[in-house]
Amino acid sequence: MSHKLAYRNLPLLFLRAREELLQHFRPIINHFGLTEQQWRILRAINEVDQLEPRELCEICQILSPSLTGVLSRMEEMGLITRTRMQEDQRRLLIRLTPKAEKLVAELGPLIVEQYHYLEEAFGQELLEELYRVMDKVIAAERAPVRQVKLPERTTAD
Amino acid sequence: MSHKLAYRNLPLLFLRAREELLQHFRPIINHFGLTEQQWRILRAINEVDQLEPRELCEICQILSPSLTGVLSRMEEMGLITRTRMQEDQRRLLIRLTPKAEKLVAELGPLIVEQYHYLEEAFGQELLEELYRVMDKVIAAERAPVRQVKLPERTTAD
DNA sequence: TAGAATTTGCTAATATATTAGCCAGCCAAT
DNA sequence: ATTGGCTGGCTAATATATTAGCAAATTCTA
Repeated sequence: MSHKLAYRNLPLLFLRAREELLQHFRPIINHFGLTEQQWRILRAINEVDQLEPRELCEICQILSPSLTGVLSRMEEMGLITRTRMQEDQRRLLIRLTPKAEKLVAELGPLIVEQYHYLEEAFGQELLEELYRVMDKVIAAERAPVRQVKLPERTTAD
Repeated sequence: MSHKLAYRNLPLLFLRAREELLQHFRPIINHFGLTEQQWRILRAINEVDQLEPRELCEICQILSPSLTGVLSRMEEMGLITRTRMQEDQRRLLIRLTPKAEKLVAELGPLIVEQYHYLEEAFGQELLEELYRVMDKVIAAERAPVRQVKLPERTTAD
């Protein structure tokens, strides 16, 4: 047994914290036959009417190859439509169907209500602190992060 | 287009923030032919000599069905061994092979060095704040979170 | 304006995530 | 000893994540 590293696994802590939150939303989302990713997409498009896949990738934190499949399934479910742009035949426009809009109208208030319960248990201060700290991490306003120089591999595969 | 929800998508913010961090570690981990999950497991076992699958599930935030596959592949790669416990034939003990220990000895210092670079760019205060806030979210010391009552589905599948 | 870069969305292959469910081993109460 | 409940790890089926790479459309550049 070697010794522990000097730093606790921070990305893992993020994962646990996220799971702690998501645990309270998952039942709502699943109740309506949606996956987390599908709900992220519905919610994102709902805020702006329409989005292109590459925008959805960035906003919803889903890589392009994954998004292709998610959108296909959502199209089959009758939740979204894909329209190719005339000006640029490469690009697509993703929109919600009336069915999806109805779904968001049902789901949205429940999500908001659950946030209230979270605020009730976590405390408003902690919740605000979370938003604030997350934004700090995500914001690009910082010195660039240096990257460790990778050595030659000595261990065999 | 409906209106936005009252709360920003907090789990999504966690996802983005995590990605922001992980982006700087992924190259290191991949350089040694490991996946994120495999590194989580190596690191966890390395700290305590041996662990059972159910412990790994909780520590590494990996569900049992996923872990089964991850461990199988790691066994094939010669990184871990699976030993069935005599006292309880259901349980397993997962240990690192010398090859894995060597790998951790190479990888660990690079990870630590990268944390230094992160600290350099993010600032020590932010990094400490992150650890503190994550622990607060994960800690079970709080009022139980009430759960929204789910209505009957009105929207067709 | 032809050809080289770039962009956009895609497929393919593999690894992991999620949900449901199974089965052997253990344990407690009969 | 036997039954019923529980636990630990597993399989199966589907969805998503990750990496590599591709083809068509567009843009840039000589």
